[in-house]
Amino acid sequence: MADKTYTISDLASDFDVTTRTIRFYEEKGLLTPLRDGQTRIYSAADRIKLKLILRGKRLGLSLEDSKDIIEMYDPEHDNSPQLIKLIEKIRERRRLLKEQLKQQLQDLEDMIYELNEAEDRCQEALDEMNKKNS
Amino acid sequence: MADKTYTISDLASDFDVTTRTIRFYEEKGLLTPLRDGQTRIYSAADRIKLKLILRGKRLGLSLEDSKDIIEMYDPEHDNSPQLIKLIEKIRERRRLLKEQLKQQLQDLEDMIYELNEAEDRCQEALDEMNKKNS
DNA sequence: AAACATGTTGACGTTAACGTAAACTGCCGA
DNA sequence: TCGGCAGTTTACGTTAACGTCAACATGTTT
Repeated sequence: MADKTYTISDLASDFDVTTRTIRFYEEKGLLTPLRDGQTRIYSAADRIKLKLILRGKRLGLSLEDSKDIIEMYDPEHDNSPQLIKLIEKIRERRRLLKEQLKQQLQDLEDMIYELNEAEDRCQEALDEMNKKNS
Repeated sequence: MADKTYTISDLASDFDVTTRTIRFYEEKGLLTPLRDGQTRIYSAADRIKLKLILRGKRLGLSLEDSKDIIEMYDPEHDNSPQLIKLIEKIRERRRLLKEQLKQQLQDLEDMIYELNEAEDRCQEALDEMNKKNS
């Protein structure tokens, strides 16, 4: 593989965000692209990180949360206490995600159910009006 | 039923939000409690509306979105064109929610899978270190 | 009566996540 | 050589969703 790289606007159009957004993520320490002179060069790994960030956003995570998660993929494998702490962090994060999902599923189910009811009530009101006017 | 009512701090503690938040929702037109003098009095319907707002928040809806949804439960049943428009709105909203659900499920599945992999990699690195030190 | 809890209305402050504008550099094609 | 992109930095602006006072009224307890 030719170690593919990307420009900032490659990534911007790939993921449908602005270049400003990508630079902002860098400002916040979530991305650290290489440079050619002053121009940013993004690796495949950077691309994946951006994907993680955007996925996190869709799940309602903050950028700080995503930063934590990204660091799990870039661990400093130096000593075992660090690794053990990291594993704990991963498990905690997974637990949080599962809880959050459970709540969201319930909320969504409830809301869809109530939307169905609202639709029914509207339909009945409509039918009633049509009967009178017939 | 005795047409139960609530004070602002009743609702605040019930739903674990501040009174400031509840007043803010009123400012934005999402709640319109009665008054006894200048004191707000909340009905069971107001309580339900607050519940809808908070559920919407958990689903990532904005207050404006929730306002729309609340209005679906308080329709002006005056004429049929209005009702037909409302039904359309309800269907559209339900469609959006379902799409969102699908995407979230996929995102979560992906993220949990990758967290599992990250955990495995950490565990392997740990095992490797233990072998060397034995 | 004094203190206290609970309520009220402004008004200003705050945080996250960018948007927007200005002013600059480097490179490419006509 | 010049116009026009694509990139850069710096800095101020914006929006949503509240938080945080301050200053006051009103009812309750001591």
